[in-house]
Parts: sequence; C-alpha cells; structure tokens
Amino acid sequence: MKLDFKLKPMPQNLESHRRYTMAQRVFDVLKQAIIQLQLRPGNLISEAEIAKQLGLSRQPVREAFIKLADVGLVEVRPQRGTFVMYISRKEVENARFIREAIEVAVVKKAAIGASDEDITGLWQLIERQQFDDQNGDPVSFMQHDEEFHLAIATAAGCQHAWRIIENLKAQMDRVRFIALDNATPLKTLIEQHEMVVSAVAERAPELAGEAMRLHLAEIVISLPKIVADNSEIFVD
Amino acid sequence: MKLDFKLKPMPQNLESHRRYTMAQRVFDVLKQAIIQLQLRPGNLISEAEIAKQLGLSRQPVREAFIKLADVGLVEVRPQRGTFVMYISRKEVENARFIREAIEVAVVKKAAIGASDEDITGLWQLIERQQFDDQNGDPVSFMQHDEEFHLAIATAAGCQHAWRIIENLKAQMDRVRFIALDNATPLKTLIEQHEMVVSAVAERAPELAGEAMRLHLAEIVISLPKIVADNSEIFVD
DNA sequence: CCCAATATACTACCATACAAGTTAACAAAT
DNA sequence: ATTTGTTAACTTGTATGGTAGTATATTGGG
Repeated sequence: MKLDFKLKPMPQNLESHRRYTMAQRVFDVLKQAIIQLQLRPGNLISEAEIAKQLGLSRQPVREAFIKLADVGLVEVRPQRGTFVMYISRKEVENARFIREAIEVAVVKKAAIGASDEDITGLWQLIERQQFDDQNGDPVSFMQHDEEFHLAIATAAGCQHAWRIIENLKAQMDRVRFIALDNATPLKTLIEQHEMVVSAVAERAPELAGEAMRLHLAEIVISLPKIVADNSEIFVD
Repeated sequence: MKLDFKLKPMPQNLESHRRYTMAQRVFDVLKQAIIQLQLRPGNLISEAEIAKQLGLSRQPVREAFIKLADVGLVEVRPQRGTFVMYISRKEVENARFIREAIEVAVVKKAAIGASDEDITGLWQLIERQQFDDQNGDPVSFMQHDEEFHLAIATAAGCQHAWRIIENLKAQMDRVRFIALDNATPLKTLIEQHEMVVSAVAERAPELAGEAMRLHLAEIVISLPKIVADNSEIFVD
C-alpha cells in the first residue's frame, strides 16, 4: 500500500518533548490518517511497513497499534495482521449513546456553575463557527465545533470528561469527515449550539440538557444517507 | 520491593489462548495487585523487576504499564520510573460523575427494553448478594455487585458501555476495597439494588434512573471517612 | 483440469541489546 | 561545613533478532 504521511515535527518546547514519545506521535499520525480515510477500512497496515515509511523501528509503531486498537480504529489479529476497522453503524450509535449521556450531564452542570466569562467565551466560539459557515470552510468548522464542546466541559469543571469523549468521538469522526459537504448544513448545527448556550446562559439545566440531546441526535439523522452513499466502508 | 503475585494459568481454550497475550495477562495481574493495594500508591514498579518476577522480558510488561497508565492507575515518567498513582479524591469523584451519567442512561433504557428473563436474572443476582451478606463475605459480594451492574447493561443492550465503566471503576475500586469492612453495610447496598430492579420491573425509567443515581452516590458518603482513615494513600 | 500437499512470504509476539536521561552517592575543592 | 563535579546505578525509549502462527502461491499427483 502506498502512503505519504509524515510525523509532525517535534515540538521545540523541550519540556513537552520529553513526554511526546515516538509511539505517541505515530498514534497521532495514524489516527488522523484513519479519520480522514487516507487509511481506508479493511486496509492492512503492518508494523514493519509503517515503521519503514516513518523511518523508525517497529517498536513504537507496535505501541501505537495497540492504542489504536483500544480506541477501536484498528483490529490487531495476532500472526495475521492489523487492519483498519470498518465503520460499524452499531458502534457509531453506541458511541453516540454514551456521548449523549455524558455531555447532557456535563451541560447541565455547566448551566449551574458556568461563569459569565465562560458564557462569553462560548458565544465567541459560535461567532467563529458562523464565520466558518460564511466562508464555506467545513474543516475549520469541525475544529471549532470540537473546541465548543470542550469549552462547555471546561465551563462545567469537567475537562476530565473530555478524555472519554475524545475516544468515543474517534468512531464518529470518520462519519463526520464524510459528511463534511453533503450532510446537515452548518447553519443548523450552529443554531443548535446557540440553543445550548442560551439555555446555559439562562441557567436552565434541563433545557440545556435537552438542547444538547437534540444536537447530538443530528448524526443519527444524517447517518442513513451516508451509509447508503458509502456502503463499502460500513458494516452492520 | 517484595512481590509475590503470579500470572494466572493460560486458559486451556486454545481459541481464546491466541488472543490472551502476555501483555494482557500482566495487565490483569498488576491491575488486581494495585486495586487490592498489594502495590501501594507511590510505589516504584520497574519494567525490569516485574519482568524478572514474572519470568518474562520487559516488552510485555512495558505494554501492560502503558495500559495501566491509560486507565490512570500508574504514571510512567520517562527515564525516571513508573509509579503507582495515589488515589485522588477529585479523580474518584470525576469517575463517579461519568459513571452516574452513563449508568443512569443505561438503566433507563433497561427499564424500557429489558425482557422478563433479564429481570428474573437480576433478582437472582440480588439473592446471591443477600447470601453473601449473610455469610459475611464482602469479597464475593463485590464480585456479584459487578455482575449485577453488568447484567443491567446487558439487559439494556448496552454491553458496550461496560468497556468504559470498567476503566472508570478502576479508580473507584481501590476505595471500595478499603471500604469492604468499615463502610456502608451490604444490606443498604442490596436494598438500593432492589429499588433499581423494582423500578425496572415496573417499566419506570425515571424511577429506575433516580434509584441508580442514589445508589452510585453512596461512595460519596463513605469517602470522607475512608480518606481520613487512610490519608497516606490519598491526594487532593 | 482439479485438488491436495508443500513451500514461501508474510504477520504479530516476545526476547534481547543498546541508547539516552535521571537520580543519588561520593569525592574533591573552596 | 558547604558546594560542586564526577561516577555509578538505576530508569524508560528505541532498535533488532528470533519464533510461531497464518495465508497464499506453487507444485505434484490424481
């Protein structure tokens, strides 16, 4: 298989350098490659080959594989190979369910405890999303969307929750990557974000929770069409 | 440091044998050792030493360390060592919060969709817990408790949720291990379980959710005393 | 032509060796 | 006595070699 991704440059900051091991860097690179479908479901990726392409030994690659398997992006089959997992509709729905449970609880907490500065920050993030929409820049929007959800968790004092959600999102992000153009218009998503922040600003936990629930249900609506258009990379 | 744990025997079933790697076995052993405080917070555990004690090379031990670090039971400090993490009150509460969010959502789903056989099974598990209580066998109870929560997830069609909860539980299980004798009487916990199953049997999602919420709040009540009695292994 | 036995070319798992960084102890100089 | 420089004994990170299992191609017999 032909690949052409490279490791990101090592950060100059020597302090963070120490903890940013090769294995972690390989994990980051491969995760992005999988989410952006450069590595497609079903592809075989071998320790040796990836190692050669990235110019290092099999060891750090192996550790990256193990982490990718934990997140559910690849399957390591001993003595057989490591394969990019197909996108499972069922797994996507499972991830969505857990994410909904967590994020609804988190946003309720945010509605109770967020500071005025937190809320101002949320509105600012929405403004940037509107800017992305006007510019027709869905990639930038996807990033600001992530920042938005993280900001809510932070406002609720639940940054810890993001560690979990981040892994769940991996399952959903491949779907969202496909959907960048042809799915729910950004305008709709932004309006849902506005509903959430409005409820938080009004200190209305239940309302905020329901707004978030509605927002996270969006992927369920868009999924059938995406599956129909890309059935070769789905299972279930 | 002196240790005396051993690897569990390899399962005879050759099919599962293939996937049960040494690294996984080491992970299981060390996780239990940490939860049961044989490896105490602050202890240094080195790849080489554990490897020697288990009769393996550093490689599988290293992979186990990485997984333990992901779960938050140890901290790997490059070129310094790997240390058993102190129990963080904050992290315990964080884990409890996420677990509550997930399990409440799951039990609501169970109340809607559980089959009659599922509910019968839940009552049976409670009977076993009552048996454990009468026998004064808290270790057995702890296991049946775990089975109970898993059974609810299964009844809701949410076994996938257990993967997440299992990791969160690691944080809480050390606390529960300490609390085996001196904390909440098992009778109280069992009554809470009964409340949950009753609500599920009545197909009352909201009631079931609240019963579960109350049950999971129990650790918050017992935590302060446990921290006071064991402050040397806690931080925050 | 078809099928079975066999060789070959992979794979991941584990063991071992080396490299680079940290810590602590100890010796020498101030 | 205090500080500084050096050394030695650790640590984890990375590289490489060997082993066992699997899949595929190939070959030999029907």
